[in-house]
Amino acid sequence: MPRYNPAEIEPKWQQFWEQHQCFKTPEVPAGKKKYVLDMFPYPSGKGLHVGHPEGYTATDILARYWRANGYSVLHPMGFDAFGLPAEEYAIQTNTPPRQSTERDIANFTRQLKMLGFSYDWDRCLATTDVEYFKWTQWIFLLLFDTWFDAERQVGRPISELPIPAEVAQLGEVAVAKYRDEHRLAYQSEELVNWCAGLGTVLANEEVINGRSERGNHPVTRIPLRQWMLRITAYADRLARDLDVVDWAEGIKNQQRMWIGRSVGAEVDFFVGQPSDLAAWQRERAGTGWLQKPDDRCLRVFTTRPDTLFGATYMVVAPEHPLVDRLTIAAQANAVAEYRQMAASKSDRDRQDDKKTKTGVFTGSYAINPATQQPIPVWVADYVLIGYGTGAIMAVPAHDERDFEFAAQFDLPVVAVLEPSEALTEEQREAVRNGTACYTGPGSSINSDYLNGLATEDAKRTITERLSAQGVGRESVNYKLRDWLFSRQRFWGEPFPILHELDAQGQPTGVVVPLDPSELPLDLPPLEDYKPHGRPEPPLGKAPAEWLYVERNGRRYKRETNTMPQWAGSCWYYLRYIDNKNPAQAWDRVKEAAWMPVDLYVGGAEHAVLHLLYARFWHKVLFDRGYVSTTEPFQKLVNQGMILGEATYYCTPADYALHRATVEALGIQGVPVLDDENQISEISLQKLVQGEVVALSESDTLKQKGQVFLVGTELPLRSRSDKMSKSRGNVITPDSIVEQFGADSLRLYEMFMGPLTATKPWNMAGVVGVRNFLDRAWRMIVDDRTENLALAASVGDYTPTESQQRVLHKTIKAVTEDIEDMGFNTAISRMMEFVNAFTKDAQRPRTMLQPLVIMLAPFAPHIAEELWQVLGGTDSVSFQKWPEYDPQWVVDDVIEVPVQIQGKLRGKIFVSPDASAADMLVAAKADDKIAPLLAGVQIVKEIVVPGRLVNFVIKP
RNA sequence: GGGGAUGUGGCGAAACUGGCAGACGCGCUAGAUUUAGGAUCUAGUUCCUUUACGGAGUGCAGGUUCGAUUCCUGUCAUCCCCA
Repeated sequence: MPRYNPAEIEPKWQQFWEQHQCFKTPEVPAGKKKYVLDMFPYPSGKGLHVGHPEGYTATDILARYWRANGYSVLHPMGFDAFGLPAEEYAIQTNTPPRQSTERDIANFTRQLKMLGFSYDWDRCLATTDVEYFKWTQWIFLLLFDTWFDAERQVGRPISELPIPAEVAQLGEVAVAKYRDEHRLAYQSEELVNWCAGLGTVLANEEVINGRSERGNHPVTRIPLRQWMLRITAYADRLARDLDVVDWAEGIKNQQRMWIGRSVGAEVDFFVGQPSDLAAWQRERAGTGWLQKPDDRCLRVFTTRPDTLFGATYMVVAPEHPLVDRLTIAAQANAVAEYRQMAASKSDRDRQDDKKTKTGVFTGSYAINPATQQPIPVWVADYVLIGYGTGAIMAVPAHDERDFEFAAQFDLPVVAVLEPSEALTEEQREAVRNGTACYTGPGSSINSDYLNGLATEDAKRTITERLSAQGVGRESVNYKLRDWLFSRQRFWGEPFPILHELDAQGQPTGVVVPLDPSELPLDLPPLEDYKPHGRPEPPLGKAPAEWLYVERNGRRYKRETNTMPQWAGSCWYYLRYIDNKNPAQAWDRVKEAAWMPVDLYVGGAEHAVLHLLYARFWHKVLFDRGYVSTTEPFQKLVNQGMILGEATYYCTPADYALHRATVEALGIQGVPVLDDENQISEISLQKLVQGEVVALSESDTLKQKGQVFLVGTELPLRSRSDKMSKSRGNVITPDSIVEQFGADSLRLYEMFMGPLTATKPWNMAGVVGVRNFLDRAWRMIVDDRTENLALAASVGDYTPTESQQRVLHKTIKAVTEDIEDMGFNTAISRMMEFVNAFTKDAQRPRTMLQPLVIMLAPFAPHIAEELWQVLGGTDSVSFQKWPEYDPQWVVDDVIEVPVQIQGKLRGKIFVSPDASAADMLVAAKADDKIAPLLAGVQIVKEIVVPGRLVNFVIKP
């Protein structure tokens, strides 16, 4: 086997690792530990794409590196296998989704093993495993059994929930209802995007202009009973604890924004009979603020209570419960029509700034508690029922949306702020006149007792005043909403919940959880998986023996919603720790030993949802004493996207100019249209054997800083797009492994650039790293013999000083680069080593062995083979990481630049520890420098020992 | 519209706390060698003007500094996320 042949050695070593269980992880770490986690993939039918191995290789390098440094490393892999694509496939073919899921998992497993990752495969799991989702259901029961003690900011068992006396008085049913209202898992009527055409509820992202993205069916917003998780209770802790984790600031910010904590005030506006106003105000002054607003007022949340005097109208969301009461008879039709129209729009469409605001007057008036003046109440869909209280006070002078709305419907604009920002007098005048909107801070005007106060002081003052009157209070609001946790789908975890039925078979509203001992609750087999056009989940079609349960003489129907795909991914990192445990979700001793995850790597698309949901569950588990850390993922790194290969294009004008020459070469220009359907550029393609392919780099020629189509004067530009089937630029790991080997794929993905950067694929770059592996091979192996033998130049020689320097500098650099996750530069360093040693006719074995150990995390298969050729016993994976000798990482002579006025004018050679004085002497004596210093005045001499010499002169 | 990130050769990129811009790889050029091979080896390759000397240069415009890819201000462009 003379030549490097990955097709032969890679399967061989993969088999070796599996047989010898090289990467089996101990139950608990022996000594220091690292938990290195990949975001597990959704096993789609398409198989892995090249984006997956990017993060997986990075974590594998660190896992192998840490093992070589004596750590116990937990490095597992699994599959996030519940979800829509498998279910769609099941519907189309009427096969159980489990079948296609298992087939896809098998394919993913094959591909992952082909890449030589050092996972402990014994710990592999899929969220669809019954033994796994048994514990997902168990965690749901825990959520169901937990309430959030806001005072102590901690989740506690529902049995510890204090029951108010007035509730207890009402009896068992009322107490049970009270408990249900406080659980972290609760039921609620929620507005959902219902698409009858598809027979399902859709996510906001799947709705465009009131119609389904797929199939273009109408979508309406209807209330449906849903399971919700009270994530908002943990909003503060989720936001605050971001400070203690080591994540990129960008991701933390995204989470903070998603949580969207804002401090402001809640204010009640009187909407009752005008004659009752004084009485209501007196009453409120006595009772103070009410937890739940009474029916004579409309409650709003505002972040700008300081502008209350400028509130000239109010707006309630179309779904607001008070709409009917507020609507006068004359407006009833208009309002009903408007609500109907709004129901067909998604939240996203409603907030679209580009569209004109719509709304309708209810006919009622509210009393502005600051001015005591009546202001009209409107219904408009730019106010969302889910944010704040679903109603706002509109201050058109100081809020953009309110301003637009007021302009549209000719509502009054009253300025109550003098802008503090630098504006022209003209702009200020416009704000004061109500012809321009100003949203920044300022000092209050037209606001009675607030006049002259700065925004922050005004907020505080008015909140205190309203508070004293019992009609307002300081309040914190979150953009984050409770987590809609149920799906009308088949392929998800069934809820371990029973609904009590009355004699007529109707639900009584009493809900009973299964006992943990009754888990797992598996999915039933179905006759067919097709949707039936009603918003009832497919599980409603389950056989009666699954669907109905009798106990203690009562009849129950099982919950037929299923959990969303996020459920399984919320806690998989905990199950890896103890994945075979039949008695509990995980053993707490093992959990305490392995947690937290030391490094978590995955795509940035999960920056918000998955990571927020998982952190939420983790905090509940922490509160209930099941985990030992407040945060699950100590360090998080998001790998960058890998784009397709660069494509070449030119401007339409240039193309027109050179069209004849270009087409004569068999190259076609394809016009590319922009958003306005204008031709923005011409994409260039060529015909090769009847097939249309993109231009490659060899079709281009650089000249004077510009790229041209070879043989023409057509200037080209290049760009890289996302990989997608429609663009035909998808690269699969299988094809790369087949052509170049897994080691080359791993190496290339790491060599492309920094892990977190977005980078384009370039096939020539794969050839480059493959060349490096070939050179490394030839540096050690005699590639002309039939049998595996050492190259003639390798032997037990005494290393030269220069070889020692190369080796130890390489060890130092590679080690530091791996620690910083600078894998691209680590590889460069090993390339330099190979370049240097290839030139040497005598290559000491002791110099090559450490290099092979360092190469192993990156390209493990070739490293094993080379290790063996060098006479190593055992697996290279078990070798100790090399250490550098400090004496060999410094040179005895270094080159130091000499500058004049900061410009390079010469170089001197000195010892690395030469003193500043020595360096000055050497610099002044230098052949190039001396003449330049003759006859000029040296104003300043700057010497950085070991770095440079700079003279500042006065000519 | 809001938030974030990034702009360095023909291309992917490197440059520790401000100290020789372009390591390493691709591509390209020349030479050697071989020819079953995306072969191998050596040298060169930022741009401009060049025999050479030299000059310019890290998106653009400024600033701080003896010295800026790095720090500051403004600005433009691209990408990502959210609306």
